[in-house]
Amino acid sequence: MYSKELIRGTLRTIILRLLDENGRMYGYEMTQKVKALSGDQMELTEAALYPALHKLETEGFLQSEVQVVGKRKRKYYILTEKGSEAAVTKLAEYQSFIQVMNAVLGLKVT
Amino acid sequence: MYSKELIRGTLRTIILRLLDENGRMYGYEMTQKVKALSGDQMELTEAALYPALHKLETEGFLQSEVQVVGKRKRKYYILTEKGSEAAVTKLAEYQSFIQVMNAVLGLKVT
DNA sequence: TTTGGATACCTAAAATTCTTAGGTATATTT
DNA sequence: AAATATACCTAAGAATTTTAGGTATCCAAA
Repeated sequence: MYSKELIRGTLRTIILRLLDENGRMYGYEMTQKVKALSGDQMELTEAALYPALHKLETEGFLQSEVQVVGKRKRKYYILTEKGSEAAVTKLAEYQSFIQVMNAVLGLKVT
Repeated sequence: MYSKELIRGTLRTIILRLLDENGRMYGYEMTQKVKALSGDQMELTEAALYPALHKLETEGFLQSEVQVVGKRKRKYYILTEKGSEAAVTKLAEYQSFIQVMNAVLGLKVT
């Protein structure tokens, strides 16, 4: 479970993409999903995730809805219209960033 | 000139790689090199760069030497032994990170 | 010749992001 | 019964970056 430094600045991209792909997710579920998708190599810490989700919501990218399961509550998030657009934009920016970064680092562009 | 968020956390990797590739560079030169290599799409701001260079030096990754050109001084940096090793490690970490990130984002791994 | 842009270094204050280090509570497994 | 997993959260501090400067030299254009 490495990648501390590099993960900086990618959290929003990850959140938006997860919701764009999966439609409806709650915070804890995101941490597990990332762990699984990364083969246990990346971890979203809850202390970073929850504030990020709250901020994305106040900024109008996400909308939340609490669902009670047994006696526990889950806070589900979905993308707003604005959030959907941002998900697409962010992903494109990420891909473009990789190309630029590879060029700067002198790596072969496949 | 985009990519604000994503560049976070990549500064050290860029600095170490530039020095590993070019041997000996000064700060301002790095800003120009990155601008050129990225096709004007990425910019290292000096306010981020200089403190980063100073820190890398105090941590023993870099060594500096001031050279006077005319009446102006340039501060050249080179990698120390430790810095050379870090350059290789960091690059590998970067490449590994991209693979993991692509998997998390559900992108094809080429 | 003086003005502007490029070269070349730098810092300080503030914003942002992330980590560390918790807290609470329910559910399930050992 | 205790430990682990699920599920939410926050606050203080660290680290990094941006914003917004400062200083000074060199060169080209007006």
